[in-house]
Amino acid sequence: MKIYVGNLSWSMSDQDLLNAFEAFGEVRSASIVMDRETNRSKGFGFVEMDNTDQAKAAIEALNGQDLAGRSVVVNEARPRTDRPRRPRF
DNA sequence: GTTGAGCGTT
Repeated sequence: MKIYVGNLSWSMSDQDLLNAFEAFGEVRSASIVMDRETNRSKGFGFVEMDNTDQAKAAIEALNGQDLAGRSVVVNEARPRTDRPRRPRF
């Protein structure tokens, strides 16, 4: 199950995200999306969990909670390629 | 600061 985590503090790292979700179950992967040009966090990230039940539990538990000083938004992730990209030519 | 990349014309 893919999980979106938004409104993250810039001080959050992928490891911090991993730790937060591991408390609720087995995490396949956790990553903060970094801006490729500034090398800063974009303020959101993604977590993948094998166990859907644990994933839902994590979403319910962490959504709206305070993480690193910000109220994070947690929900099921949307498809990755459904939005226009920066033009190439 | 809100739904990932990079490939490099995809």
